[in-house]
Amino acid sequence: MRRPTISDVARQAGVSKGAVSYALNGRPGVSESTRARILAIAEELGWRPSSAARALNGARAHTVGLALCRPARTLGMEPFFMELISGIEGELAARSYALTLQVVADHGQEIAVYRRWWGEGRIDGAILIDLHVGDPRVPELESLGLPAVVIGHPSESGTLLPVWSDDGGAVRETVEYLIALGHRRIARVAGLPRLVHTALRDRAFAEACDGAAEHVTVHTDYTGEAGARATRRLLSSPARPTAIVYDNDIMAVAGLSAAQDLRLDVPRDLSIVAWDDSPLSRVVRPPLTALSRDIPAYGGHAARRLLALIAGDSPGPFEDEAARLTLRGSTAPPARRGPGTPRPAAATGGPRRGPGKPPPGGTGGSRR
Amino acid sequence: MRRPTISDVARQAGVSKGAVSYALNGRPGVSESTRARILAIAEELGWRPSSAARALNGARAHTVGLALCRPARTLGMEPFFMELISGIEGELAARSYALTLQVVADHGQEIAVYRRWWGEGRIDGAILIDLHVGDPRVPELESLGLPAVVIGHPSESGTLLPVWSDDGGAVRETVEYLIALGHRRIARVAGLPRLVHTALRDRAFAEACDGAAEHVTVHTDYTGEAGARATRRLLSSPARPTAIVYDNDIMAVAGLSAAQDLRLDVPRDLSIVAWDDSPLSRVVRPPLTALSRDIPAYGGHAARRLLALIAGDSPGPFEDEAARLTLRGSTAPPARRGPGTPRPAAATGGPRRGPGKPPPGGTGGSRR
DNA sequence: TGCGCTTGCTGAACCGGATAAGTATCGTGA
DNA sequence: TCACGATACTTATCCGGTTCAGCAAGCGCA
Repeated sequence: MRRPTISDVARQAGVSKGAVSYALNGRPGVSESTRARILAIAEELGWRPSSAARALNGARAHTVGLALCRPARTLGMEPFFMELISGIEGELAARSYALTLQVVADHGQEIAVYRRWWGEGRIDGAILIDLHVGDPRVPELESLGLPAVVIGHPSESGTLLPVWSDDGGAVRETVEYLIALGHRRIARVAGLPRLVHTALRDRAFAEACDGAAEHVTVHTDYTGEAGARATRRLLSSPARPTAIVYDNDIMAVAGLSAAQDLRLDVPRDLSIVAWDDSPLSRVVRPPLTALSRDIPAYGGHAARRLLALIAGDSPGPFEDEAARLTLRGSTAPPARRGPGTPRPAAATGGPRRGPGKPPPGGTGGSRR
Repeated sequence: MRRPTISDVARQAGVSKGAVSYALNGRPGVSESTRARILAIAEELGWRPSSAARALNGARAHTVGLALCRPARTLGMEPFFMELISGIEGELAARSYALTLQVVADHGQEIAVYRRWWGEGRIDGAILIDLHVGDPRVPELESLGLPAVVIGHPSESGTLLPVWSDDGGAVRETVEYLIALGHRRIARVAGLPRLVHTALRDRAFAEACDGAAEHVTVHTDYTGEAGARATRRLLSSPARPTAIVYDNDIMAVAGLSAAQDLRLDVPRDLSIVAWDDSPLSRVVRPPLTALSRDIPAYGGHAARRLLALIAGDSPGPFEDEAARLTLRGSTAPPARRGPGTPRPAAATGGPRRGPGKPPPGGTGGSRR
């Protein structure tokens, strides 16, 4: 029941190991008739080259490594990761490359994983995601000499190959759209401030609003709960925003619910924009205006560049398409202040209410 | 700049390759002092064992394979997969096992992938998910002799090791709860009918309802859109259900929106239960009553059993905890028919309306 | 003192392929 | 008819570990 080796094939065919190797790899050195015979026997025996034996001769491992540094629950809730992985995978599979995955707790562990994989010859390259400001992984991978693509902005990718999309442009487009609708107080519920793309969005958001609208940015950990909390705080402030831009879709949905709890109508009293479109944005009411991009394609680009790097090419930095604003029902011109104004009591607190049970009555006025 | 090999360490230490191998693997055959010296030198040179060379000597590949057979978008939207993978990963990482992932289009491709991985010695075992009725992968993996754990019911897992949870029991608990609340017409929006767990839930649902409540099951492809469509159809039927159980959370959220579009109040006019809890269920209004389970732990159990299998043990089938009903705001006793009844016109069609814009006016009555 | 046993190490074979170097066979042109 | 070169292989070596047989030194014991 042992797996057949090249020697088994050679014995069956009555030739030497070397001849079999030539035949199976399509190299010159055997006649066409012998080659056909060897191929047939290999097929019949169900022979497969041992990846270990191949790798031992300096060949590539034909594997790419990806370490993810986020807790299980967050990962699960972010369609981004699965779509990205799926896109990476599609490209790798087409070239018979495998993807090896590991979920780690922090950057220290992540570096240790890459060090081990590379040291053991398990991977030919790596993909770095969630780039931080001053990310320790960058100099580490540089010194290891491990071919790597960074999904993140070139300003922080060092000598590693960056693949990124223009978050600043997408922010500007969004802000301009909201301002054109008439919004003059815009808030942003952002993700982790240490992530490079958060910082870039922060800056672009401030610049785009400057002079045209009041603006404020609140940072969170990307969870729905944090998004809801930030939303409640924003909406209960004296100068509450008429539009909020969220850094992911789960927070946008949570924000939508929080606003509706406060008896605000979306989009009449509050416009909402989500970053990274997903089926979720289409499924809630109203469906969310969102910044969409083709995430699997994004991953595919990264994978393709990494394979080029591994092959010895020197592909240049790659800027993918920026996210495009997909208009849906959650954005509209702001209503003049009137019946839609929340009752301060409901907005600012008192004892925590049970889920989805605002006090009866109230001044909420007609809802559409 | 070449990676140091065992020979480099041996030369530095002034001993033979064999001695180094004994020292580094903690086997007897070298004195403690020599061992310490060799270890120090290996550490200093940054030596790592080549996984290829190890594997060549019949050692394990220290890798587990997982092929996912779903389109990118669906995968992204299902927190289940990422949480499962994360749980599997956690267990594997603790034993220094790697997880190799591939996204495939169909079972044929999936089988080919396992065949290749196993033939090439890339993996020591596999995890099968999304078990189908009469799944072709089961006999295939059996004949390959590849150690495998099936995440799915023992009735269809052949001689492969099953890890499952009692979906039937969870369905019964849910139905009993709904009946106790007073529901007498219960619908279920189910997933793909060819999946084993769908079939089991179907049967358990029918049995639990039988005699106590009218029941109907509609099958979908798990997407939010299909969930919304099924919900609209159910709610516009003459004998509309007062409670709907959904097979995943994205469909439940979509169903919630669809019901609200029809001017139904959840939970007054319709109770909703989601399968597989996720942050999403907590974030919408009202928050959804859901069947929760610890999915990372589920994956962890599967991984642990697979490692035992690989190690040569014969662990028995493992039944994980059944999902538990987590009560939230989306379930309540059904209201007697009254103001909440949908206007047939809005329910049954006419031209498709824009997103979230039901016609103004109407008989919808007061909303909370 | 001599025997056998343990300890601590060396040398070599081996895993399954890739590949460089060597060799036998054949056809061809001078 | 012989030299030459191409063709079609074989042989041997290598990759980086593991492992087994062998061996010398040291020790206890009769």
